[in-house]
Amino acid sequence: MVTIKEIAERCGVSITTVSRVLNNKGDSISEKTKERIFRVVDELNYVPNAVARSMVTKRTNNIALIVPDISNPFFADIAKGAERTCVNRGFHLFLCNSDMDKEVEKEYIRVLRKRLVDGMIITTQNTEEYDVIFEEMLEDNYPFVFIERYSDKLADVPGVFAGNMDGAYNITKHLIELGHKDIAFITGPLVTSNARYRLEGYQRALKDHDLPVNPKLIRNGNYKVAGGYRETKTLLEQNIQFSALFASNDLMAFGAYQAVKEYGLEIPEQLSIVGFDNIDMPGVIEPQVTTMDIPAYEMAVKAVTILLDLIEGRTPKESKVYYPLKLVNKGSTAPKKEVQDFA
Amino acid sequence: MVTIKEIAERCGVSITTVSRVLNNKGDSISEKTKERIFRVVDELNYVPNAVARSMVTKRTNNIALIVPDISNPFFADIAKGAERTCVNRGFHLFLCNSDMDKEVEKEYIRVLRKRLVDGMIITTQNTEEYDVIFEEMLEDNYPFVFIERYSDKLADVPGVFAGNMDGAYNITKHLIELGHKDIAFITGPLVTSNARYRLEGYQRALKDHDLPVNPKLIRNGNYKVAGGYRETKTLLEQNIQFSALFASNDLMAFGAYQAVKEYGLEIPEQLSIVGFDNIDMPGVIEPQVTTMDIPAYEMAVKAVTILLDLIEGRTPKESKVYYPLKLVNKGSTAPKKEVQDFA
DNA sequence: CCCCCTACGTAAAACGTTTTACTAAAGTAT
DNA sequence: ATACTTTAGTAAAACGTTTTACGTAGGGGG
Repeated sequence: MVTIKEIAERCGVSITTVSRVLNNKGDSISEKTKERIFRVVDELNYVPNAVARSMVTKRTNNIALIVPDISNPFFADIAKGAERTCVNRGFHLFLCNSDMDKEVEKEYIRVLRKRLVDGMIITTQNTEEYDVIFEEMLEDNYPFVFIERYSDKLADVPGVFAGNMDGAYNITKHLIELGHKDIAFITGPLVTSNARYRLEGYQRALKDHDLPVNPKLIRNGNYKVAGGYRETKTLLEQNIQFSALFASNDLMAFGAYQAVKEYGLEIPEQLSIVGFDNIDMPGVIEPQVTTMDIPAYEMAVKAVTILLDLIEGRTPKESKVYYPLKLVNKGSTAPKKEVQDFA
Repeated sequence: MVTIKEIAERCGVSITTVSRVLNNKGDSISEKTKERIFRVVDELNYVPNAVARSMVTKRTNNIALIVPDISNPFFADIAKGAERTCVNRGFHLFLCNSDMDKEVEKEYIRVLRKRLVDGMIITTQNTEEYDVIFEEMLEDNYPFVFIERYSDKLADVPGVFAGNMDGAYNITKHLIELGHKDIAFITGPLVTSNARYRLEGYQRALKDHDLPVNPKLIRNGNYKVAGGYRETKTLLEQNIQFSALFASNDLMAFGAYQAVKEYGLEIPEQLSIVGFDNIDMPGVIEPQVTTMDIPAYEMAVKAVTILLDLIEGRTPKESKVYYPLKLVNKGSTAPKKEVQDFA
């Protein structure tokens, strides 16, 4: 393995000089020397030892991304955006898949924090149970950025956020404007903040339009296909009137879709369905599910940008960024018919 | 930041002793001393500096995973399996998303190889164009393992592989046994080996059953939804008889599905469709697509296991592992009707 | 009483960089 | 000619570990 020392010897200069040239520091090196060094570096195909460099600079140029489940297309997009941004800026990205396990996540943070990585992007959705750790990190001035993780206590943590409440409000409004009055809602796991925000958006929209919030039309889901299926089935069998269904995320909407089809109703003629997330599913169902688009890739790019600013000692231009969401109409909603012909 | 030196001072012993105790080396340390050291370590919440350690051990305990597209559920599963296995064994995983770009992949290999990671898992599918790099790595004894990357020249590289040819053979046979004789086929990008193997499996099955291989029924696809859609449409409009369609991967099968539906044919009554990969799509379409299951997660676990063996100087139990594939019947195929009622 | 062995431990080198503090020579202004 | 500045470079410390080679005290066998 060729080292800087070897380069120096071959060039007849000191290690320092080589280091300076390679790092573009200290401008008092003659062009001739520079050129000679670069030539030898190329010849020997020398690449500086990142570990040794980290040792003295105290920087690894690595960051970590903690996600609950990389198989979820939303987080895959996050990972993609984060990784690309890192590499573009000379960083590398550790992937940490917590599998929704809090202990795993805690352990990641504990180990990584020390010195393996210069900072972290944390997306896992969870309760506020261990804000303690984050407070500690804040005190230590350890750089980290949230993606879609809300905490009242941690107002100082930089982060990027989706406009969940407004999004849910608007998509509900979309249904209301189509004439729907009885709109069922399937929540996400309410321990996560964005699930709560989406619920709140839904409720506010109803209230603002003088519609009652009927608790019987609200079911607790889990952001998974099976949960959407199950809760929808329950709703259908409950024999309560509703002409539209809002599932808190697309995966549950897909489950709902299947339940509705099995029940024998036409979408959207007999029942309108909307989801949330706009996950990129191949276009195999007709109609596809109308949903709110969350710009995951873009959000990840932003999060990494903020993080690298923090790491490199710059003040980020913005440290809390909210992303408004866009409704993507894919045809799974229709005006309410005067006479509802089921149930 | 607390260092080993501080621990040593507090315990009144030398740095060496602390290091030995922590690494469980050199057995001549009294229990009393050990205990004292562990207590102080706990108290100060000391975690050894991984960078300094790497400096001397020449090991980073990091490996890299290079994938073409983390958004593809197949590779997301690979990533998940790889990451979990790493962490279980005290390693961390760099995610490298090449975005199907050869130059990006090359650059990854170049940079990572030096010293950032102890080894690599390489899954990107591509031509044999730069086997040179791999030959170099082999010579250097640099540890790396392939997942689903075939190369005749690189027979010595350890790897895990899916039984593409047999899988394609068997799923074609499945169609033949249902009475289908005119079976259309959409290939993957033929620069990738597994696309070629799948094509070959299809052709062999036809020949073994004395059926002609009709070149007009074979279309070149690209493993993407849009490609499947486009090629299927072309096939349908060509006005050539076929009663079954085999798409080389599920994504293309989804595209095909949509094209067929739009054309007004019933699946599977009028046309049988099969895919490949068994990617985990929420169950929203009826019927879903019959496919071959590739145990991605399991394959990744195996690949990492082999890699860590190599890194840690053990001889892997197996260094080339083939995974036979299982047909997953999801109802998108049916017996051929006597009279085909379309076209 | 001497020698050797074992248990317990230490000092110092090494890993490959970056960075700090310094020097020597040449040019430049007075 | 003198003093100062710029240019071009160097030697050595530092980063936090692991590891190698060594040291010492006490006990047991001869």
